[in-house]
Amino acid sequence: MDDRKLKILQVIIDDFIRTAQPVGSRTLAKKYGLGISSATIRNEMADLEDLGLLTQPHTSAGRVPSEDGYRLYVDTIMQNKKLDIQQKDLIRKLLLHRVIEIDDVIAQTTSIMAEMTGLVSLVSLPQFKKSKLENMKLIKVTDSKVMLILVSNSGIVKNLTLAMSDINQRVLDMISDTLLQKLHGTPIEEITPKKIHNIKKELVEYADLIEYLVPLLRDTLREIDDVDVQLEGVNHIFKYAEYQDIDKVRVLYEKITDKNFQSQIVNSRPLTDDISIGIGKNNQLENLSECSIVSTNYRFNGKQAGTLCFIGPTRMDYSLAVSVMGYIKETLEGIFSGIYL
Amino acid sequence: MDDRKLKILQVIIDDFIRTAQPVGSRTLAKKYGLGISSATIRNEMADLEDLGLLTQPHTSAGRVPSEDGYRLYVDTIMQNKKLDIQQKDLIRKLLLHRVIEIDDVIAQTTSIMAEMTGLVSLVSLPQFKKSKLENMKLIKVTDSKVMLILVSNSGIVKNLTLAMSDINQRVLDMISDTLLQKLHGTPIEEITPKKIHNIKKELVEYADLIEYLVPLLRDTLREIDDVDVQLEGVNHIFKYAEYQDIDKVRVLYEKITDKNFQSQIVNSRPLTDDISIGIGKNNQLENLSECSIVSTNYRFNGKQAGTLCFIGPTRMDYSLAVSVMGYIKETLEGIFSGIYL
DNA sequence: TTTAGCACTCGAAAAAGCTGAGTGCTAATA
DNA sequence: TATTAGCACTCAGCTTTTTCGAGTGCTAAA
Repeated sequence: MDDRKLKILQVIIDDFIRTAQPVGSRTLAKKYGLGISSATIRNEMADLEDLGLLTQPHTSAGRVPSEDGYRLYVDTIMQNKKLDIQQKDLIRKLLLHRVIEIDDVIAQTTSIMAEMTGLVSLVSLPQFKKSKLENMKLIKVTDSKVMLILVSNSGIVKNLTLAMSDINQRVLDMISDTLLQKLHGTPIEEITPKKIHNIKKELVEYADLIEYLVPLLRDTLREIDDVDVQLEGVNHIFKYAEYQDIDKVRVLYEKITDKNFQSQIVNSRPLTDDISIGIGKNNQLENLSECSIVSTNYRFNGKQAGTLCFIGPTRMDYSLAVSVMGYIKETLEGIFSGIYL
Repeated sequence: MDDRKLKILQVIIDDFIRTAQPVGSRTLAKKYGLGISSATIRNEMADLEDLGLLTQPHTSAGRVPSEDGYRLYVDTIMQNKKLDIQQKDLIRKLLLHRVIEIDDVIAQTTSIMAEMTGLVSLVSLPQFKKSKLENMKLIKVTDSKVMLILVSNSGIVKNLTLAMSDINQRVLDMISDTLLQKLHGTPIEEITPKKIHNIKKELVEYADLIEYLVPLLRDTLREIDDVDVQLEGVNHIFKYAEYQDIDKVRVLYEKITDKNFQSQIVNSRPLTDDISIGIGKNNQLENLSECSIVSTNYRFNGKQAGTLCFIGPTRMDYSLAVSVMGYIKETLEGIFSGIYL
């Protein structure tokens, strides 16, 4: 495995990523001045095929990278594309445009990722249920509705509506204050009916009300999604050259819009800081071969909080994907650490 | 234009809706016992073609309904499919499953519509900005964030977050109470910076704060979408027989997911109670020929509030669409009038 | 007015033919 | 020993031709 072979592999993959066409020895020799003849390239290509890095769709076609080929390319050959100043500025500008709630920032992030790469982008929000309760309010908004506001220790705000007939705001304050006192610091997923029940002794006079409140709160809390994700760039799947067949597009569409699949992606992502690339069958997700997944995590207040993810054909521009993801991760974490949302 | 012609037209359209294949005279005679020969049918078909109700894709093919054909079918021939008890029960059950916030009810509505018809469904929420302010609160949720809760006269609750450093809840109460007093009953879209400014004289001591609040509120209010819609059943477009070409699917996908297009649909819908059907070019929307739109409005607290809408190929099952829409409209209005959300 | 019969049409699918970008192998060359 | 020119061969994809049959319109008889 010498340098020349690597060079040839690189050129083939680069070309294939651009054109989506099998690459032949003659075109290669002509198009890129490698200083060697097509015959030599042919010999090298045959070797690369023996090594399992290239495949031929059929005898008289050019070569196409195999999954192992991509693997090698991504791990050792590929050079990271540098984003230019304008691109970086654009990202910064768009991300900093409106930094109040994390939802908005993440939505924006997902858009930019999709926009800049032409890939499907998936970003998960910090898991609210895993974070700890910091603040809690019950606000009467109409005669029949009470809004429950939960604030996590990372400053994420979630609000839910409870149906509750005519009740006094003062009573609500009392209840929520007592609850907060008991539950402050508890992970939200651990707020069980039992714990809520506990406060009954402290507010004996409102026992009935609490009795009524318990199942309501349980149901409402249960409704919070386990993983909350943003998905953008779905429209790009129509342009992937390898998805000319409408059934393939349908299957892919159904996959990426499926909630279960989305949480599978997020949950199977290890909690490390690196950008990892799952290629083809190797992406660990069933029925999504021919696709690669580029993913990483971002930190929020220092802790691993969510996943950034690109989904695209194995023939995607990995270099661009990695660069964009890297810079966005960096910027995002800057925002999240600098400003307390 | 006698009864037999109408009957033949009906059978042709019914068959075409089912099979998506041009209908020929022989098949027609064999498949449906009309008691007349294929030759007679042929003559009638020729007449129907002269009347502009049928067309032939090419000389030796069967007939396909023209847009005028569908028009006639829909207006005078089609018999409304009766939903059976189970279907009706299912709709009721699903819609009544969780009736607290209108968003949830509408989301559920849109899903059921798509599910039951295999069409793309679009439902708009009552335009919040057009409704009147009923209640308003400013709640401090973290040291840096204040939640603005707006309640419309129809009981719809909207909450927005403002960035605002360390402020006392009592002050917030004062401000929101004063604002509410001034603005109660004002259409939300008419809440202008000027009107907010007005309260400065009444709360002279907080002048600075109000000064700070005004642009913030303006921006936040501006952010509320003009039309808020739910879209479901997008996956069905992959199965429309007339959309075998991936580019067509792409164009349709981009249309239906485009916010502007969505509001165009909602805004161009007249404020009447009937279910109307726009067929092909006649659907009033550019670039969406070959598609039909079935739409109606629903009332909320007695007033026209939002639009229900199906988007599908001209070859859709109009009868089913109309029946489902009719029953859903009815059920929805029952929910909205019976229970004050 | 209806229908049987017949010649005709023409898209779609299958079969046949052509093309050219690609290959591997061999023998000559540096 | 590594490289390259040369050549025969392959085969997907495009074009052309052929075949097939579901459909038509028209006519003449019932």
